[in-house]
Amino acid sequence: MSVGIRHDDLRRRNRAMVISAVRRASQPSRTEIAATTGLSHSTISTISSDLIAEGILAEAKVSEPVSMKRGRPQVGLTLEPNAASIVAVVLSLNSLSAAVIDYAGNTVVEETKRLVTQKMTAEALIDECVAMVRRLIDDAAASGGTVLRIAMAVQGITDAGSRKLLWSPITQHDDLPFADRFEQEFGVPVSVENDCNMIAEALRWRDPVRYRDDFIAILLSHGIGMGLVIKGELFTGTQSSGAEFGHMVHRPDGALCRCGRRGCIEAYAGNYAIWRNARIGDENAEPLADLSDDDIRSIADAARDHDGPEREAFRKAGEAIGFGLGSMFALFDPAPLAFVGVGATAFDIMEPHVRAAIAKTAGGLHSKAISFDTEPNEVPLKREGAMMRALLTVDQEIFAAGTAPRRADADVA
Amino acid sequence: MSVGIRHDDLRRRNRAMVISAVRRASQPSRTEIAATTGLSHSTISTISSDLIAEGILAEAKVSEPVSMKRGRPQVGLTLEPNAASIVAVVLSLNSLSAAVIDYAGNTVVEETKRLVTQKMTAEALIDECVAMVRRLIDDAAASGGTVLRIAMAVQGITDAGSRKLLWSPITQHDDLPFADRFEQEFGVPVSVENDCNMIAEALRWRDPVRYRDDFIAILLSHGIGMGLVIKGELFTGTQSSGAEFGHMVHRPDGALCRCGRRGCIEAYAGNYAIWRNARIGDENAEPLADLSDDDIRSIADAARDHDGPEREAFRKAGEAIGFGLGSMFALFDPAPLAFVGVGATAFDIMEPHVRAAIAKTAGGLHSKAISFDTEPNEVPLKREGAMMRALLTVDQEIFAAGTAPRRADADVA
DNA sequence: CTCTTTTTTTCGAGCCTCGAAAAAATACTG
DNA sequence: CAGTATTTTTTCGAGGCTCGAAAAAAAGAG
Repeated sequence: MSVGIRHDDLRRRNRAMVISAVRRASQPSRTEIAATTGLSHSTISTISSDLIAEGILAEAKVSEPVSMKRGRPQVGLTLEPNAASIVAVVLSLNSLSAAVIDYAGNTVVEETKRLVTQKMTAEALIDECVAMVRRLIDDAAASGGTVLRIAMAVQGITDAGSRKLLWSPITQHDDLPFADRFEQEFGVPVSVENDCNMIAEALRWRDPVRYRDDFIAILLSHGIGMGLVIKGELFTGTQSSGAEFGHMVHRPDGALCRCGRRGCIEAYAGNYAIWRNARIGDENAEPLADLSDDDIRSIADAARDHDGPEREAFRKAGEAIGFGLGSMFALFDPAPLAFVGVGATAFDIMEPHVRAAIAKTAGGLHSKAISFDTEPNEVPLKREGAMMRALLTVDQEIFAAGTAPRRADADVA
Repeated sequence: MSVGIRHDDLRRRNRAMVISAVRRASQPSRTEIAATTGLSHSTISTISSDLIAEGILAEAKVSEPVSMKRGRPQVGLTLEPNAASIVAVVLSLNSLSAAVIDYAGNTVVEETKRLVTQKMTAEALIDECVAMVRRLIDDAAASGGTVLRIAMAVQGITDAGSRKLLWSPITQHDDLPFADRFEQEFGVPVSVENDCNMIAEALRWRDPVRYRDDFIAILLSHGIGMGLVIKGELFTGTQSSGAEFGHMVHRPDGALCRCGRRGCIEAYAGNYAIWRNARIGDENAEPLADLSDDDIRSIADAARDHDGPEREAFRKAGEAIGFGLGSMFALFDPAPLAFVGVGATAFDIMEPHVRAAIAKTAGGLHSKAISFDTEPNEVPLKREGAMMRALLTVDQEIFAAGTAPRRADADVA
């Protein structure tokens, strides 16, 4: 069972609250922080002056005072960009990109490279990632804080501890120990997480009003991925990264899926499945390994233009997604949805079928009210998500603990 | 966002830890509590003497000292039975039962009554429940502590705030405001929760080793219910009680379900569906309103005896459950399962089909390792679950806060 | 220049937990 | 049977943390 609260935990948690409030709001004053955290002004004052002395926060320059009120003007607090930096790595099919990002979230240096991931050995793939990160860290060495975390967003299934890539469509190899290798090379904690979970994390920061406590990100790509936030927390498996929406069963013993099984949602709604239904017309045909975005766009154009196998392929895709969502909504009530990736550009064709299918299910009570949004470009979302993941762990696990370099003279007593 | 930790929260939380440790273990000593909570001996000593002074805990009588060790013997702490009492109410199809239970979990008085729930008005149904609780409270008035909570376990969907029964197969009426009526009548906080969630809660206390942080209770009855514990918490919807496993979609546009939709798991695996497949052979036949346990047992006997429509009916049921579990396990990794209710007596017939179906899904990687258990009698589980629910809220929300009657002379200072 | 208003800091009080030492309660030992 | 060893529980002072009230700081208003 969970452990009691020690006296020193108290300070750590309240420091974490303050840091989190500053990261969330833009330049909140001490008074605002006191209001949002419910702590007293004196506590906020003490904690924030500590954090400033430790070089974690800074007072904002009052370039343009929005005062207009009388009284002492509020002083905004900001994150000190040089307090630390982190590395965000995004590995997808045939593409690797990474960036060094400062503590305030600004990109310092970045790099993107094409790889033929499916033909590389496990060693070579990891080596490429390590090499890119090393280049970037060296480039960024002059400017800013030391790298304290590395976070990686990767297509595929990761373990619950965010250490390994258990399985991925981008390579034939299993159990790639990214975290161990990175930690060995760079000596900082590393997490490796499913890219759709990172997309969900990013959406939360992009639009905290719409994507708050409960929402769903669905990546419509070669496969179907999902990032699920329930009651304010990323929903992950107990053993793995979880939320493999694409492999829920749509039709028992149905169409052949890339995973070798039958009837998965992905086998109807993944790019390869749409292509297969539109161009071959055989649900049992072997799935293609890869497909360009243009292929999907041209099928979508044909589907919009006239009735035919293309339109039927999207109907089947929409239906599979809709019934899948309906089954999910039987388990935990509907939530706002974001469809991300190239498939989102064709979502207008699928949407009526998605809604029609949901309406046939237990979740369909509210099918009209369920709100969809689309975002075609998943790449920046993945990187932002990985970035936020890394920054938040720095906030919570390092700076909240107050083990940061403390200047000897910074004490009041 | 969550609120900062105030200084007084600290005490409240640590008191809650101590109470919880005593409820969980059997007569733990102060030393053992210190070990499990991670708090210091002095803190445990202070808190437990407070709790004893407040009449919440008591020192166990050392009738049979198991010492055998030298040194001062440990003094076990127990819950003081008269510190409070609670009422657990269980409402199911055509049956109502309730009990007054003391703070230590012993039943003081209980009553069970048959009703024709489907023919009663909403008013009459609520009135019956209120009347039974009033009788029991009056009976128990002489002995023990005042009633501080009422918890109700009911078949059907409740709202996320545990106030109302939104929908239920036991009545044609919707939105039955049980909590409001009870609170009005008895002036104590009331929660109304889905019976399967209470079954899960009960399993956790019956066998905390097997049913710990992640497990699933499935009620095989006229319908199919589920109680889901993930990462140590009951998994509920954001709007409703959630986990309506029975209404996940097994076959799109498939068999006619009691809910009016098609292809739900329940339409293959509920008692009425098994009976329909075995006796009528038409998936579209109107579902029966009720069915005796003996009907199911006789179909099970026939299925065990010879191949025929009965065996086929159970095959279809097992398959529906298996594919449904497979879809769930795509979302959150497999966990130990308990099958509860009359259907569990026939689970031996279904099990191979359940496993075969799971093996065809993404969750099937571990299909051999998934562990099933059965418990035919759901009634005591529902009551135990409701009881624990009520007792835990008394622990956490009332006694942890320390607003309990404090004797004036009980202070050390 | 003085008054008003608002933000931020300072200061003492009150809790809470902790570690060390003391007290309590029992078994072992000769 | 008295003294010693051992284990549990309580006591006590120290150190931290948050809080409220008051003071200080920093502006605009008149």
